Amino acid sequence: MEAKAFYAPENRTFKRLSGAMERCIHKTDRCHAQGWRFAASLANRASMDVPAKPRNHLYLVDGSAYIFRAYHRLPPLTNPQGVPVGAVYGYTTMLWKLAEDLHAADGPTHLAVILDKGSVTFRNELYDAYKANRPPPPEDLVPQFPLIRDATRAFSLACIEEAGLEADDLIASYTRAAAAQGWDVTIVSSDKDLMQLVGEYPGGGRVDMLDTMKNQRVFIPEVVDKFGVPPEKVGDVLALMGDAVDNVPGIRGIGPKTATKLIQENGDLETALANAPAMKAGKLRESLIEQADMARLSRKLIALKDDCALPIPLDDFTLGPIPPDPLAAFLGEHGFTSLLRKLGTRETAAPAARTTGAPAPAAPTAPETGNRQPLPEWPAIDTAAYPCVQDEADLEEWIARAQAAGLVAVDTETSALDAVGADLVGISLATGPGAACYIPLGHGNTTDMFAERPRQIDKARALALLKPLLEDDSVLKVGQNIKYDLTVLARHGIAVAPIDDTMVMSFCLDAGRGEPMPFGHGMDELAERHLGHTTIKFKDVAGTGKKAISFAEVPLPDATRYAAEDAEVTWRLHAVLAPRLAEEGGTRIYQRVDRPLVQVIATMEGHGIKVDRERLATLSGEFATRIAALESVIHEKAGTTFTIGSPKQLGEVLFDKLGYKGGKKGKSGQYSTDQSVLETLASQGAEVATLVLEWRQLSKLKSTYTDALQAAINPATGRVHTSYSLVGAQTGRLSSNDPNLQNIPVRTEIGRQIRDAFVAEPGHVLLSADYSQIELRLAAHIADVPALREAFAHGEDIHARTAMELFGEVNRDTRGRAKTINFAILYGISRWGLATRLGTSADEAQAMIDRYFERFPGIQRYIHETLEHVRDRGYSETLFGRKTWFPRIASKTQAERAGSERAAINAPIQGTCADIIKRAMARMTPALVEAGLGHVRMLLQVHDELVFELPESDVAAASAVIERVMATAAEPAVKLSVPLGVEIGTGPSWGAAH
DNA sequence: CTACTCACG
DNA sequence: GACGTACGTGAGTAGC
Repeated sequence: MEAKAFYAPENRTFKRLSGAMERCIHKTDRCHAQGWRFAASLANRASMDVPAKPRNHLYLVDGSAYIFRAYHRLPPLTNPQGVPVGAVYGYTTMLWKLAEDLHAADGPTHLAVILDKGSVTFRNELYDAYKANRPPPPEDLVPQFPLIRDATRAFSLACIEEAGLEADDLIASYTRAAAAQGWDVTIVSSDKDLMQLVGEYPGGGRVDMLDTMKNQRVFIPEVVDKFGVPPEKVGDVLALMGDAVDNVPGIRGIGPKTATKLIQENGDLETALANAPAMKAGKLRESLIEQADMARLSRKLIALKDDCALPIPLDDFTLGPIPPDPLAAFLGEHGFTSLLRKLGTRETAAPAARTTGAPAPAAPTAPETGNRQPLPEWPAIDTAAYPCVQDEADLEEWIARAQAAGLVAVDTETSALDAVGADLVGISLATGPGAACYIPLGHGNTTDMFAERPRQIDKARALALLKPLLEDDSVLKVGQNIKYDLTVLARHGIAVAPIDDTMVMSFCLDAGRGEPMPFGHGMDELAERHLGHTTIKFKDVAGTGKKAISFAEVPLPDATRYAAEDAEVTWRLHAVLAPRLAEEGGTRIYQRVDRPLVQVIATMEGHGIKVDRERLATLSGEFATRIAALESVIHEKAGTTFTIGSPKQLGEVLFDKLGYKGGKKGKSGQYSTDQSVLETLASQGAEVATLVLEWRQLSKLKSTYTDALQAAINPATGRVHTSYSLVGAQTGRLSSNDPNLQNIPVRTEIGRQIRDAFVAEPGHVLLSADYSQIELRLAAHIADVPALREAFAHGEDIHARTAMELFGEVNRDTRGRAKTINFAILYGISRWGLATRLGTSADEAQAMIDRYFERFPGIQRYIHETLEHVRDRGYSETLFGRKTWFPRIASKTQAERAGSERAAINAPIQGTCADIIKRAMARMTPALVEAGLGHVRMLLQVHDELVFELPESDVAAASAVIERVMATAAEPAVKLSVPLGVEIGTGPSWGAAH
């Protein structure tokens, strides 16, 4: 306990599940390349889909087609290793040009590269000669294909390829999907087949094409120009013409001119074929009649399949910041020096530029584990070399460097762990590998009046200099658990933005991964795993236990090594994780859900909630009296004095000394004395058991709540400030700690008194808004269960409806059983579990499960499909694309496997619920502000509940806004087939608001 | 540091 | 025939 108060925030240890699982926190970064400064502001812009956003514009790059053209048009360049890279160079310059268009008003907001997978497709089944006459690609083009993927990755862009589908079909499918939602689409290709897709779409989207080589836009007039017909008739023209390259037969003797003329005159292919017999006799008439079937086949071959399943959702193509380092590494590796020069500027240029010509390393990624090795161009981390910034001129230089880079990793050091109470001791910055510094600001400010105070810049002055950088829209601030730094800096009047958080990025990529235990997302662990680097530990500079010192007392050389390293590590982690988000489909959940939440949570934590200390103290006293009374009675009945709180001693007293039956020992050889055991004993007339149960309840309430909460009141604010973890729960839920405000009692009358101690300020009230039955509603939607959907649509009592379906009648008993079964479903059912809960035999439980599946057939299908998906891909997904990994789904150990299966069934439902309330939270403040309710404060989140504090007079107006934001939180990304019910209550205390 | 117990959704 | 009985958390206490 005493050590805790001295931990630096970045080493903060949260979890105590089993062993100490670290959940770390940190920050770092760096960058260069003035040409890329748009990245930071772009990252900011992409964060939420509410309120107003710029019109979405999706660019789909036909990568495979491009590479062939580039190969033939460019000279045969080779890279320093002698590998031919001419086509790759062409491709790279094309991506570069597109990236430059990001500035333009109609530039891309989303972008994906589509590649051919080079496999057999459905067209080969239609016509086995399809594309059969293609010559093999030239020998010096073959090695360039994989490099296309590298180039794409270097830009951190999404790349799609799917076996059994041609790039054209994927492009058509994405085009249709995007245009239907009203997005604009630009297809970057010159393939005439794709011209079929050009036009205005019913959803409001506008689709055009871009030929980057000719720098030419193709819209309806250009298509008509080329084919003489509008886009929707292009397929008919092509079917008559055929296509020599793809070996589409068409009709022999008909070329572009004749084909166009025939379609213009007849309107479409079928009419043209039907009218053929009426044409004037001749070769054309005969060909049309004879080869009509060939034309029809050709039409099918040319038709684009626009209903393919989209392997990656559109939202994942959101353009985020393009980290310069992977790009610099790639350009350097292949000797693309002119682009490299454009990218890198002055001494902060990517080190990759200096190592051009180094042998290309083996593929560094290990996607199956989520690990990635450091980019080889980086020098090893040298903690001895960091400068300690002690005068203003140096600080200004670092600020300028960060400004030029457009991306800076930031880490704050404080005197204690508590973000709301701790003092700022120093700030570290990093702008690249080997480019990090530490700025001490509060060293020597200790209680030791003889301590030397080292030379450092005045804190207020330094913060004034840093403020413009930290608030600059065009500079991305990267942190490891940057929520902590936001909170600390907010107290100094600095509103840090825009931000990225490597801890949250790691969570969006790797939640649940790792064996035998899931990986943590703390900095030390991430550094070890992704960078192969062992960080300096906080205890190495500050000591541990009673001898630990505050960071303010750490000598500057040690503090500098430690703090600047954290910033540099964070910077490197960002360079590793940012491209992975794009590659692995994590962008959508990160950019649209979790990243916007970081600031929201920081603000909530900063508010805290008022707790009535007197009331808690009174409760503590009452509980203590009752506990003491119970204790003596228990000892008397037991005939011995023992520690009631010791399960070991209690078990021995109950089962050995008093001789009660039903003692079962676990694998540790100890009797179980948990609630269910004691209740059984109590029902058999064991009064001691009843007394112990009451004793347990009261001591739990006293120690965990009435005592601990008083101690948690922040002396400066008079309120309790919990800390939420965004990476605590594998499903995407938040967790709350220090103290945990998500498990305040509510289920029993005596426990609920504790909620009455959570109060509003005078003249204010607390407002509690919670989603009603949200998990069951989402199950009804996700599993597509008509009976449940209907019940929710009509506002029925869902458990009663289930009882009716299962038992044919509704009464207290059947409704209760139905409720149990409904929950069992959400948790991944087993007949034994259900039998235990219902107090029936496993056979009866099984019969009920069967009946449930029969009445609600979607459920069984959902379970089956979810497990297939997880076994196949390793992870489950929520409706919003959040992945949770289940590496033990194929474990040889039955229990492990079964446990993973149950968790996997639950995760999409629990996780979607978490996504929805997170979206609601991210939109809440803007919505309240818009309604003139900017002073309404959101204080707490308890999984399906939000708690606000507001003036009593604003209750009606605020309730309307809150209800609307919560009920519509899934939209527009997901259209739910069930309504989301929100229940709102208000009162002077949390207890009264329920 | 681990196991047990129990508070919440 | 069984995974040893639901999913996800955090925290306090006893005891090695």
